[in-house]
Amino acid sequence: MKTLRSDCPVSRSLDIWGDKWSLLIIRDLFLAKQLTYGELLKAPEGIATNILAARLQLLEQSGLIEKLDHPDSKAKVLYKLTPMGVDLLPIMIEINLWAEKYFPIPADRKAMLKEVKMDKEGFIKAAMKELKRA
Amino acid sequence: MKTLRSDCPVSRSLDIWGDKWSLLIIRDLFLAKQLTYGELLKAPEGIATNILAARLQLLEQSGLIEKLDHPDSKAKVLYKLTPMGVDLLPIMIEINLWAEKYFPIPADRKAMLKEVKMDKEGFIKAAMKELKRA
DNA sequence: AGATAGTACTTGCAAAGAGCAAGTAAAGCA
DNA sequence: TGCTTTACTTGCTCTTTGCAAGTACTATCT
Repeated sequence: MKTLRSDCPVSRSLDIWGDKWSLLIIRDLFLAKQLTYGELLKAPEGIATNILAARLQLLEQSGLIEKLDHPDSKAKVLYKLTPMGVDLLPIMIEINLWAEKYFPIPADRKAMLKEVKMDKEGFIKAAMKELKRA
Repeated sequence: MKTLRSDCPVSRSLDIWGDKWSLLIIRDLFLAKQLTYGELLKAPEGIATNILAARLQLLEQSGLIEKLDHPDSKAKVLYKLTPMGVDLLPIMIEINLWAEKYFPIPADRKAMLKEVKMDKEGFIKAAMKELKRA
């Protein structure tokens, strides 16, 4: 998805992360804060390695994620969300809440959403602060 | 996207509407409440007619939209969101808010978002009620 | 009633993207 | 110094997308 289709904010957003994989990568980065290439590859949905590489590059170009040197090894790379990427959290939360309403979802995720529903704004604020700190 | 990739709620959601076009169709239905095939085809992003037909069918199968007889003509069909589709509104709103933060967006959409920001919960509740009524 | 036009699609084909398997390069480890 | 790990890349096939054209039903006009 290379060309800008319109200046509608929904369209602009989808031009960046509106594919089958980007939001799953972003989900994993929300849950883990930072991951190596190999760890991202292990996502249960089974993304192909070339697709992962392409998406990571696109997300980095778009400013949603950034590459970091791994503290333990030069062979490893860490990926994490930029502030712009962290700002996707409210969208991610709403997606989870929507899906929870219509599909059975894993218990651990359900537990997280219980917290969210008790104080959505507070949860998001705290989570975003934590993500932007690290 | 036919196969279920995992039971993660994000993945489940993307399996249904995680492509380049579905959320744009849904956006148009949010803005207009109900539209004919031809009206959906006129979206500024320029969706191809075969793609539109395929997406409408998939969204209908998934329970997000429904077909209605047009009151004025048997030749026309009306598409509108089901309650399940209307429940996507919070996601749609958050997408708009995110995009507004990082891209220039049209003035009319900006005006709507100003309202949203004054009372997000109230805005969403009222809009959803109105959409589910019609 | 017959011809013209609008509406909602379908079909055929070329181009782009996704997905699989294998390969490469740099770094760490024994 | 070789074996492994890590992060990719490359080549190829298959599916999906997107364009152009066509079809069928309905409506309108004369």
